Amino acid sequence: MVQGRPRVNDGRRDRPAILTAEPIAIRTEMPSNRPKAGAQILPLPARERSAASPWRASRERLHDREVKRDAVIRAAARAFNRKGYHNTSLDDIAAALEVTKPTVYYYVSNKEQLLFECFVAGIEGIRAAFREARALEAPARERLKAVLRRYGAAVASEFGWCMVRAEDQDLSPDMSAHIKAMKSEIDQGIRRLLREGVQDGSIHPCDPKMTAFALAGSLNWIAHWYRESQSMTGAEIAEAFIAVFESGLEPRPQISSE
Amino acid sequence: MVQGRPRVNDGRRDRPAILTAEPIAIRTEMPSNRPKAGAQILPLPARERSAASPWRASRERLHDREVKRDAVIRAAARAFNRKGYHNTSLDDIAAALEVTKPTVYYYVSNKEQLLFECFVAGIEGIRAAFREARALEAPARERLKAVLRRYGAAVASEFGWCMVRAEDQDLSPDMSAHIKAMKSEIDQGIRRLLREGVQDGSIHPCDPKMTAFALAGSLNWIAHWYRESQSMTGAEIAEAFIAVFESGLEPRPQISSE
DNA sequence: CTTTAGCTTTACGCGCCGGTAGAATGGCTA
DNA sequence: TAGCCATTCTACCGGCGCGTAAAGCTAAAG
Repeated sequence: MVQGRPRVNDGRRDRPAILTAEPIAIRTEMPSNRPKAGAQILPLPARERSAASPWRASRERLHDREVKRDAVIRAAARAFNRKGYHNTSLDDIAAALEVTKPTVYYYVSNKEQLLFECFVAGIEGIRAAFREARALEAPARERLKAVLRRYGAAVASEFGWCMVRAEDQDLSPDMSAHIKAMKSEIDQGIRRLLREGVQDGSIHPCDPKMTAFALAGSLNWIAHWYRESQSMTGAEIAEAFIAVFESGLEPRPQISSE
Repeated sequence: MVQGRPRVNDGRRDRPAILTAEPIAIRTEMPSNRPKAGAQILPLPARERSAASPWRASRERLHDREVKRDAVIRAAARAFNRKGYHNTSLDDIAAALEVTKPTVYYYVSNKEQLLFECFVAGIEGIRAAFREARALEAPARERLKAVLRRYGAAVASEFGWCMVRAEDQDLSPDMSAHIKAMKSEIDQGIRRLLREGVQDGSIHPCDPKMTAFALAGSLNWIAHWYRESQSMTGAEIAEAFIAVFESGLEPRPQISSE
């Protein structure tokens, strides 16, 4: 408003543009026109260009794009986690990546989608847990415990907040419906394990619905209080909770099966 | 912007202004200048005015003010509950009361305070539960159960959402500190009951901290899924959860103490 | 009748933020 | 060299929503 409008870049665009999160670790720098250091002999072998498909290069770029997109979503997750969805602006997310807002929009179509992607990333871990547990040869209670451990880890992950606290009201009806479906899938999975446990005798007879609510609730709640760099990992917390759930509060005549 | 500015009220202000929530049921209508129906002999006896303190009337008014303020807070709680804090505008709250926004501001200073008041209203029930439980002559496990029942009821109440999901990031530092202190008080209360239970033998030895997290978490989570007009009340849900917590998942050699 | 005090309204200011237009940059291909 | 395409930038718009100024209405007090 106050300053004139330098339409043409006047040479002070030297901000390093990083768009990757640590765990990905490839650190593709976004191109910036800082002075090239020498002839810039690219250290990576040129990967037999010309030979093989000419699309190879563009496929490479596509991979890059995927990586950067992931970084955007991760950055969003971290920001949501720290400040909440509504208190996070897209400028915040862009700033965390040392990039400007339109760049973010180049990778995702809007804020809502960002939240949705974070949710999906978070819940995928839990779905995987169910798949693995299904393959396990063990009584249902053991399989349930395996799921709950991974569940706890997922909730304590950087996507935990998004997975657990994404609110219907912040999403368009159809995205909300997707999320609801996935949540329901998880819930049904737990109930199923409970029922199977009651049947195979590894779990004390109980109301599967309410028990599932109780179990999932206590684990979900972790997202409200857990902060990284705490002394325990998510899986450890889940382990502690499982101990409570298994034996209950009532003093038991010692069974001491261990 | 488009229309002229009718500075003077032009007679179409016939909107009935109600500022009370059902449970309060006094239904004091805010004054509005709709055509008076006849001579408007006020049906309430004039309450021996002139006699007694001349301040009687203004005290009466003060009471009214309290009632209306409560109605504002209740309306806010319901709106937050339904649409979330950030998706609720003060215009929404005002509209729910059939009043305009500045009227709301006449009773509370800002949106943040509204959230805070809802939180306090919600948590007060739990604090009361602790006070009552303390007076109880019973083993700690029973006292704990009594608290948890009321806890569940509170979380499922209309203030449950606010109590449980008020986020630090939405509040000024000092209000956030207040809330944190109250939450901590509750947490410590549960841990204390657990410790006492372990000592008096009514509770199986456990880690009070993690156990408290597990119990409170599952109950808190009720606020995420419970909607009124569900088949169960909050206390009933708590009861079901308690059943899980007490005996645990492991199949038990029948104790059948009932 | 006049004044005062309590309550409510109309009308508006203003900052923040989601989202976009369009230009610039630079590597790759032809 | 010329041109294309992917990527990023600067600059901006529009609207929503919190909060306020100031005036109007009503009932009671003087």
